[in-house]
Amino acid sequence: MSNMNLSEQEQIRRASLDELRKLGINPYPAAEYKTTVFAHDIMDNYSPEKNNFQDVCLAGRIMGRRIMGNASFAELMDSSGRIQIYIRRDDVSPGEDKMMYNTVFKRLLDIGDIIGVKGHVFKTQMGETTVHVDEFTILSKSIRPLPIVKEKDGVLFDAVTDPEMRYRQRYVDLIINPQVRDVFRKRTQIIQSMRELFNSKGYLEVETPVLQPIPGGAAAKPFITHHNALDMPLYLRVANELYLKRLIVGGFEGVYEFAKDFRNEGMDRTHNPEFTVMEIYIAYKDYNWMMVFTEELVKKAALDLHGKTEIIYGDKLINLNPPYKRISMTDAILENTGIDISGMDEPGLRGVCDKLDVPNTASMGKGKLIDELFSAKCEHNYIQPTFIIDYPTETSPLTKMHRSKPGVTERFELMINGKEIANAYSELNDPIDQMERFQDQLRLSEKGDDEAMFIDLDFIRALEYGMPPTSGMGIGIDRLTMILTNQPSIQDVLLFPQMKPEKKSASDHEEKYIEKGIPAEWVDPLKKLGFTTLTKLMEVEKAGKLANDLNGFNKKNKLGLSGLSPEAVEKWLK
RNA sequence: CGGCCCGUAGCUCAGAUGGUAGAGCACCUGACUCUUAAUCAGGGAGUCGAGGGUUCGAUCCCCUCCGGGCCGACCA
Repeated sequence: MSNMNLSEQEQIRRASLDELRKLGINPYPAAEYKTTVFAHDIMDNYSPEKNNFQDVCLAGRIMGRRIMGNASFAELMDSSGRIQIYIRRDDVSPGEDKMMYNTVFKRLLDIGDIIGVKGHVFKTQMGETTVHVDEFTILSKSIRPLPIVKEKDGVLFDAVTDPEMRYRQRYVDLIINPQVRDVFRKRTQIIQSMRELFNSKGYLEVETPVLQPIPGGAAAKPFITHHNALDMPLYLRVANELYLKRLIVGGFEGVYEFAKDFRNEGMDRTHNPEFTVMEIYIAYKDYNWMMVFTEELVKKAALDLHGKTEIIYGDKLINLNPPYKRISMTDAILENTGIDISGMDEPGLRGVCDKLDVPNTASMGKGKLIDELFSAKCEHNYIQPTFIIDYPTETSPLTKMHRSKPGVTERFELMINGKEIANAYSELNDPIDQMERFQDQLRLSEKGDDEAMFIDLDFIRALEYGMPPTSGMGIGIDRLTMILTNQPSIQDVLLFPQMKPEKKSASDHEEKYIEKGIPAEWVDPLKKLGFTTLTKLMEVEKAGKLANDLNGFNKKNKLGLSGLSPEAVEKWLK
């Protein structure tokens, strides 16, 4: 009765669960299950000549079954991959009692269940490497049917493609789409590759606050929260830059952090509210050095992942082999629009924007206008890795002024596939200049720019003690992973991308109905007819019709309940 | 935030000028001891995303909402 809101298949599986218990089989045993091998090892290394793998034990999920009377084949999937298993009635049920095969394996086990098997490996007549099972153990019963994906010659049938299911129930996606698991393994490999490089140079991996009193280090809208004990607002970090630079002040040669940052902005194919950035700061370096280092980093990641630097992204071939093209922002605009903006003032730039149909507002200053021009007309054209260098001062408040070019800073962004992948500076270490830049930001903020940076006075104080010349670089791990794994959307490289919460249809608990004097056996039928809350039920005006509907439901579903009178139903509604 | 599209069985998808729904796989019953999208025979399974409106009657038409996708805006 209480199972009425379960699907038929779920009810069958729960019944199987009960039956297993009645047979004295624990469907969720506690004991360690000692495996000796992974499916992948067997598939790679078994050979009939060597006659190896003759006593194996492995565990995994049943992904498919082909039952043929007294012998069966099944697909077992463990963390390394799939392997076929062969189960014969007289092997797993050697005595008179054929219960383990006839009842447990054939009837009570389902696709999705996790079992352990002991046996030996052989090749079938069809040449398929297979584990011949002598003994199997139920390790976990699955009571929710898994989407069934079949495959032949590499072609998937009925693959789950619904993005909502894939992102919301990532666990299902990972079970049935092996290539998804591969993407996330590669994501971790990319991070490991970078970490190896940093550690080999002696740089220190650190952790800095996620909860910050001042959300500094980037121009972005923060998430805000509140600390009760201190009764103060705290922000989820939009960047960790200012903390890492404090550590350079403190005397570390190089520090880095793989950091989750949070930005309270839109979501799309390349933006998620929380995302991962690797930021690194190294003393006594400048942005020229950092460009070479970034090239090395990206190249190493590509080689560690693919063994080569040519990668395919969508329909594009991208070569990550250094050196990468370097072009100043001014030259990039000249190259893409034919307009030389060098030396232009704000009205001049606004004129260029208007001429090229680049949207702009009065609150935008020189730097912002140049930035808009670049974003609209240039950025998407840099498919092959390209360093855009020498950004306007106004939009780079943490960057050192260029050593020789007036009006620009020593900053670069690495573009790949028309998207920003990395961002780096010769870090501004002049505390007085830094204070002035912050104050410029404040003025922009007053002018209406809600992305202007906050002033962090403690950071200024740190710079006043003296920070060595330093270069820092941040690289978007999600976007880099997208490029290196050929994934079109950031959601495909985040295990749990942000989603709107699932709508829960309101449903009152059974007790609430019973309190109203409604017999327990009629609660499920009521809910099934749409009266999922008492409030809805109370809105019913015609008790007679409801009684009729319920009696009809009783009959149709063969519930065998005794009929209801309109008078009885009338009482419920009071 | 705006434009376009989508939501039907556990999964992939059909469907009807508006008369309460189908297929394959999955599931259940049976047959089958080397199959592999196993096969063969039979069967059951659905508040057609939610609510409201029009109608004798809505899964289909209209409105609102919820969820999702793509594009754009925003986000350096």
